[in-house]
Amino acid sequence: MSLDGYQRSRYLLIIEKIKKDIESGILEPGEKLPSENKLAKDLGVSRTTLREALRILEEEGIVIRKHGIGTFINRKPIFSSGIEELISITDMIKEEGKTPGTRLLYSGYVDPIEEDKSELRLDDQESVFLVKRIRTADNEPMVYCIDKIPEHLIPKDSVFENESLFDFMDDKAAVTISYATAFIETIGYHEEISKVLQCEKESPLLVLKQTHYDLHENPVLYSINFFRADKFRFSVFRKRVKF
Amino acid sequence: MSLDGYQRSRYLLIIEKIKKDIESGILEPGEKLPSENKLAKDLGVSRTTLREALRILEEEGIVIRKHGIGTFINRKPIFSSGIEELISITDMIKEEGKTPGTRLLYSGYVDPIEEDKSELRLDDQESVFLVKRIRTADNEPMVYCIDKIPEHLIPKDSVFENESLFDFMDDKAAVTISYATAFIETIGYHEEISKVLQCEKESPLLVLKQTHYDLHENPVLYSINFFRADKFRFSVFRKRVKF
DNA sequence: CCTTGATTGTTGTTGGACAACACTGTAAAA
DNA sequence: TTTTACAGTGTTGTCCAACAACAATCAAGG
Repeated sequence: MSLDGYQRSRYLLIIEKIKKDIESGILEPGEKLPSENKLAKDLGVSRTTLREALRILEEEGIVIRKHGIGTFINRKPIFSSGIEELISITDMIKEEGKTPGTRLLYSGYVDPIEEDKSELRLDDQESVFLVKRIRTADNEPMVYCIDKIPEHLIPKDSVFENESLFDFMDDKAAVTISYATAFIETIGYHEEISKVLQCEKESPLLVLKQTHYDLHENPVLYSINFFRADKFRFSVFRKRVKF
Repeated sequence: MSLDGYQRSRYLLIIEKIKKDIESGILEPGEKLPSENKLAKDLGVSRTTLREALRILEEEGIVIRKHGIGTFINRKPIFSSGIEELISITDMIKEEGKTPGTRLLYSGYVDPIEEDKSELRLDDQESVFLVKRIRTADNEPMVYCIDKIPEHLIPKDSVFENESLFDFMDDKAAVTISYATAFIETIGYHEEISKVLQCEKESPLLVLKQTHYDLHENPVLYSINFFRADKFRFSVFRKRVKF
């Protein structure tokens, strides 16, 4: 295995490699992995590094380790992507095998509400860059997105086109989103949103309220997403910690 | 620090210890931890073991590690308990500082539907033990619970009282639940359920469909929980993995 | 038949060493 | 004076080799 290019840590590369091997079928659910000593040699890393990777894979529910027995690929249906993994809505739709699209409803600077101020730790009088969009899959409305970015992160003259917001921030704001804290809620019928999403009156919406942070733990994006409940559901791997 | 009693692995004890120190305020958000060498000595474990603990804490978003700089307690609002952590509804309600209660609607053996068969990997003709309950917080209806357990796991003569289902299975079925795969969905008004939960007609419900597994990766419990959306929301820590 | 113990193979833990990285202060160069 | 270059220090990342703890198997003994 080639591990040249030291960009990321080795243990991260190992994690990717093993995940890829599972997806591609080289490693099958329920299968027992080689012992750590052997696997470490095969992968060309030390046992220590391999163990760090396996620990995380265990935490994520991908593998199961049993003291004195071995390490196994979990038999559970591995979700295409659980909600714990932060990906853009664009990628979510792509993973479903559909073509993502965007309809821009609004973009520009507005005054923040209290919620924005606290989530984004705004100075007084700082405004936010607001983007309202409809995200579509195969041209069908799927998600209503409200995104807010602190004013100071964005060059005044920049224009938001129909790109991924993650990419936009990476390019224009030189900010890399690293993680997010999210709340999952639900609402029933919403006058405006349900209409533009073409929902039935009885159909509720899944709401994702997220505060995104960059590599320095600074909040850089606060977003509220409304998902059509008949098209979307979220999956989670839940692990018991105290017995 | 006392680490006597080898029941759990040392790295798990370290994780607990650090989490406890954060909750109790000994470690404060944003604070820099001592270096791994010092911390390992303080805790009385090897640096390797400490690092395994820190890796998982990082994966969970509790700490943030920076190569060449140090390890820090994350400043994010640490959720009382994110949805990634599998706990019983009893404990969820307790964590809110309220008193959990249960109203048993039904318990007994029934024929499984297709959904149950596939989720619980049932043999043909095996029936399931069904429990229907209302869970209350301070006597207020909160969650409508449907739980199904494969027949062969439960001694025929056992009776389900108002205990925690996790405990019930531990005692009567000698089964320890280890993790679960969950889907988060939502539904609008439901004729029966909304009524017993005393929901308004416009108020939707958050639905958690979960398959629970024991330590040997066998599915042992399939449950569908309906949460009042005006009382509950789920939190998740989402981490970006590929940049 | 069943129990006990030795053997084997696994993951868990240890200690010590060096590598890679980030920051700081100092000295050299412009 | 200002800027650049570099050494020094402290951190996390990686490596190695060994032993401990645990689980399963098998053989010998009751």
